[in-house]
Amino acid sequence: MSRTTIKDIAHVLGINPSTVSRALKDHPDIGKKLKERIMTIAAELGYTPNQFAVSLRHGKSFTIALVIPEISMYFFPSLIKSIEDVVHKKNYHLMVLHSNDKLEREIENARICANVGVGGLLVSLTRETTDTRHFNQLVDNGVPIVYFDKTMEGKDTFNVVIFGEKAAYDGVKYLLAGPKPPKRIYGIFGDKRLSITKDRLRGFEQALKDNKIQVSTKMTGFANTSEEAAAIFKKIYSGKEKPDALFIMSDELLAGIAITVAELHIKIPADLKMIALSDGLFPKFLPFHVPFIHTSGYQLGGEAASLLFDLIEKKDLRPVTHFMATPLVDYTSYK
Amino acid sequence: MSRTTIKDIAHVLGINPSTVSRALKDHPDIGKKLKERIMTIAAELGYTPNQFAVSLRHGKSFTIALVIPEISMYFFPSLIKSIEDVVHKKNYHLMVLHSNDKLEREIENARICANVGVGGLLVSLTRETTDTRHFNQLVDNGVPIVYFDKTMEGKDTFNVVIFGEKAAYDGVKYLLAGPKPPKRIYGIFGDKRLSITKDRLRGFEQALKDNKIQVSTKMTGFANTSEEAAAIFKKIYSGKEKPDALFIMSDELLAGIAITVAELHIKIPADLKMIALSDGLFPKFLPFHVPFIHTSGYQLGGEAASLLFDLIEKKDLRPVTHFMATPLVDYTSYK
DNA sequence: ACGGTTTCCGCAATCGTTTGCTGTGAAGAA
DNA sequence: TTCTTCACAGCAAACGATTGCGGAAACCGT
Repeated sequence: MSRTTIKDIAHVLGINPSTVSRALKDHPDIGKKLKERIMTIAAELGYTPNQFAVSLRHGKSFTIALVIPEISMYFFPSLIKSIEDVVHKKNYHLMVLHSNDKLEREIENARICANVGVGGLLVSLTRETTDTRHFNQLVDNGVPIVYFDKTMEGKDTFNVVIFGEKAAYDGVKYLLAGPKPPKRIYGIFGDKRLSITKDRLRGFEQALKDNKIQVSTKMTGFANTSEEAAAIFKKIYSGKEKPDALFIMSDELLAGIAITVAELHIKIPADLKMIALSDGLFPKFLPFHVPFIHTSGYQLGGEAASLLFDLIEKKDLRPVTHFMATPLVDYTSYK
Repeated sequence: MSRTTIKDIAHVLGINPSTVSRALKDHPDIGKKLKERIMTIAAELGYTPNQFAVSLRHGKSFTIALVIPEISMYFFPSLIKSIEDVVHKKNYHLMVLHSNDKLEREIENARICANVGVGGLLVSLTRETTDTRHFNQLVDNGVPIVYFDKTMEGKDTFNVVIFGEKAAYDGVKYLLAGPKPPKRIYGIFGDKRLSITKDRLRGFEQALKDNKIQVSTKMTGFANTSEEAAAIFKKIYSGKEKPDALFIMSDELLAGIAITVAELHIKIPADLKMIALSDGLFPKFLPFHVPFIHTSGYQLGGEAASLLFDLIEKKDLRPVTHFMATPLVDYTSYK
């Protein structure tokens, strides 16, 4: 014997399944006493609705899809934790779709979402993605989508992003602060195609301009991986124009840099003043103190998920972009 | 206009939906020419089956549930990556259920799995879990379950685990090897209730015995968090009986220790020879070289997922426990 | 007591797919 | 030619929950 259904309850009481259905969802058409009897029996029999049937009827399920380009150790755990939290509280479930930074795979994931009729999507785009056409079918069917972190510019979508421009700006400001400002600032950035890279680069350069520092392409390097970051930094630092201040766009890049810093026995911050954008966990494990601009994956995920449920619950919202705050954490001060 | 259904195709061709259904799954009852015509139309109309209806009919879905006690940055990313990979290849989807190391939540997650009719489960247990009764309903309904990493002892389930006993044994052996063996070995372990802790402790102690070293409770410490590990180690190392060799059961504990090692300016391996069980990524970021016994979350996840699909595809397997190999990686040698 | 309103519940169709059974025509055997 | 055998395709009933519609009883006021 499998699960108890609405029919079973109806059969026990000699009534119609439709009555049971209505009673179970507190429909006013059903009398109080009968409603109670039905509730009792349902509880006794341990009734739980068949989600397939419910979904079939309504055309959508209680599943939220998380579509992400990569699963990084720096960002993903805190992100998924907060998302799972929100999703669970709303009695939804979380489906994880990994795009592996391939557009093709992202398109496939969009198709899957349509197929399985997810109730909403949380999407972070791959570095190959240049438009979001592949999500249009979902949108047309009224499935809400919140893009987060790695997004496209465009005002007709719902986005939740790190305020990367400000974060980078603040980072540079931090580097320039203090009694003896650095002479040579260098910035390490990620893939140029990414929105987050563009944002942060813009903030970086703006901060330099605002501080009357000549901006040049020799002040920035772009790396797609930890290893590339290490290589770039090593090369720069071995050159004759050693930077004395370093801006690092992300934890992943920081990881590569950190190894190199240790290898080259660079004194932090004496030889090199550093600032990174970081989720906050990783810097604590480094043998030197790295102040960071806190780009919280936990907050980002929570905010994105909350916004998504706002969309699911009330449909009449206007496209909007949420910018997450990015406080400076200089934990040398509290440690 | 929403999705195209089997009925639409039938209507276009003026035939019965059942015929279309059979044709689409290459049933021998349907003629070759008709089959082709149906296929063509289906492709033209961009038909994709409604998974709700399919699931309703079959009583189960193409979803695999991953039930995990915690989302750690050390283990989880590599684990989920391999699982997602396998699951995706099998055209299934992955649902992530977080138990937050609470039995109550794990029980709820089991209920959810039953409700949404998952096709199979990958389960890692919380530290509070002492039996797996809450999964019995699933088992009774023929839903396959593979327990991995944090499991219960017991021969009537399918398990995939790190060969922790051997890993720990090898770790101690490594510490004892070399020209001048350490005098005082100390081991840092996780929560005592966990199967993985018991396994590793057993291997640790056995290795000591086999090397004629007196085993005592003063040689081991138990920590539930990174911070606790740091605290314990700091206390031990500040005492008069400083260890000169350290066994560390996991990345998380290693993280705490590493910070303390840096703080106390301990020379590795001169002052302290270390070995850790690790997923492999984290040790590379440390300012000193830590050889490790590789407990690969990626392999573990892949193996568990593969086993699960074996169970899904052919039902007649006997309960079995897979032990994952744990090679020693002394990357001082190749770095 | 009678027409009219509520209150309460059942009927049956529906979501899209699957599948056991039935029925048709044609090909084959006798 | 007639009877069997296949190959094909349709019919209709599921799976479980939902919901528009209609109808019976109970209630009201006059």
